[in-house]
Amino acid sequence: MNSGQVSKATGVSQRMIRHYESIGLMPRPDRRDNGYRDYSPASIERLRFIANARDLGFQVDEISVLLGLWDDRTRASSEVKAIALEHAEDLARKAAALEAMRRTLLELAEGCSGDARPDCPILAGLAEPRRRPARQLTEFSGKPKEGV
Amino acid sequence: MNSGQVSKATGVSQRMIRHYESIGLMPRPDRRDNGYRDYSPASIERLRFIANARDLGFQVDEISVLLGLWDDRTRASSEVKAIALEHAEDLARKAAALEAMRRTLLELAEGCSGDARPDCPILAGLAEPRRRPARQLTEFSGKPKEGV
DNA sequence: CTTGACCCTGACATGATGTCAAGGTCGATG
DNA sequence: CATCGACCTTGACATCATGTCAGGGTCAAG
Repeated sequence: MNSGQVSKATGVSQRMIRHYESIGLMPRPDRRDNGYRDYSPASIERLRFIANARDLGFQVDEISVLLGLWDDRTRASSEVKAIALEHAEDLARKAAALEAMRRTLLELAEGCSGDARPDCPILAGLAEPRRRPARQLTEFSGKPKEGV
Repeated sequence: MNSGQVSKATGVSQRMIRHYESIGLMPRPDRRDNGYRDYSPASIERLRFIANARDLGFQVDEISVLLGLWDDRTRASSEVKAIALEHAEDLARKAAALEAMRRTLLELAEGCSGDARPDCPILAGLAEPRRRPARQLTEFSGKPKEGV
C-alpha cells in the first residue's frame, strides 16, 4: 500500500503520515523502486493506533510512550491504565476550565438587555480589572478536532 | 507608565503587550525621548479588556470585533450579546468534545485490570479501526491557560 | 564610572496541521 | 509514442499565542 491508499484507509492525511514518520512515531517504510512508500499491514495498524490516540486527545509525545508500551509485550497493564486515567483527568480539567469560562460569560450576558440600547454589562465586565489574576503556563493542546 | 509597570499592573507579559501592538489590537503608545513606551490609563484599560477576553477564551480576531463595539458608543447591546452567546456555545461544544474523549477513554480503562498482567484493552482499543471516522477541521484554540 | 535593573528590537521555537510549489511516475487514451 | 490526469516525492511557508534568547541602549544608585 502506498501513502494515498493508507491515507484513505485510515483517514490520516498523507501530510500527517509523513509527519509521523519524520518525528519518529512511524517507522520509515519500505520504498519501491520509484521511491514511493510501501506500507505493511503492521504499519497501518500502528497508524490507526496513533490516529485513535490523537482522537482521544493524547499528544504526540504521550502517544510515543503508549506505543512503547504497546510494543512491549511484557508491560504491566497497570502502567497503561495509569497513563489513561491521568489523561482522563487532564481532559476533565480542560473541560472544567472551558465550562468555567462559559459560566462567567453567561453571567455577564445575563445582565445584558440585548436590545438596541448601547449600554452593555458584558463590555463593562471585560473592561474591569482582571478577574482571574496571574496566568501560569498550563499546556492546553488537547486537540479535539471533531467533525462538528 | 512604561511597559514593565503596565505588565505588572495587568498581568500581561511585556512580550504580549508588544505583540498586541504589532498586530494592531493595541494602539501604538507614545514614546519617551529614550524610546520607552509610555502608556495612558486608557491604553491600560484596553489591555485589561483584551486580557479578560483572552481569559474567557476569545481569540484575537474576535477580540478585535469586541473592541470595535466597545469603541462604538452607539452599538446595540444585542450585537455584543449575540457574540457572547455564540462564544458560550462554542465553549460548550469544546467542553463536550473533551468530555466525550474522556468518556471513551474511561470506558476503555474500565475493562483494564490494571495489574501486572500485560493484556490491556486500552491498547487493544487504540489499535482498532477508527471509532470516530473522518476528521474535519474544527478549530479548537480556546486557550484556557489557568494557573492549575 | 560601574553595576544591575530595566527597556528596545528582531529572530527563533513551540504543536499539529494545511497548503503550495516544483518535479518525478504511472496508467490510460488518443 | 505522446500526452494528460491522477498520484507520489520533497521542501518550504503559514497558522496562533506565547516564550525565550541575543545583542544593544538607558537609567539610577553606589
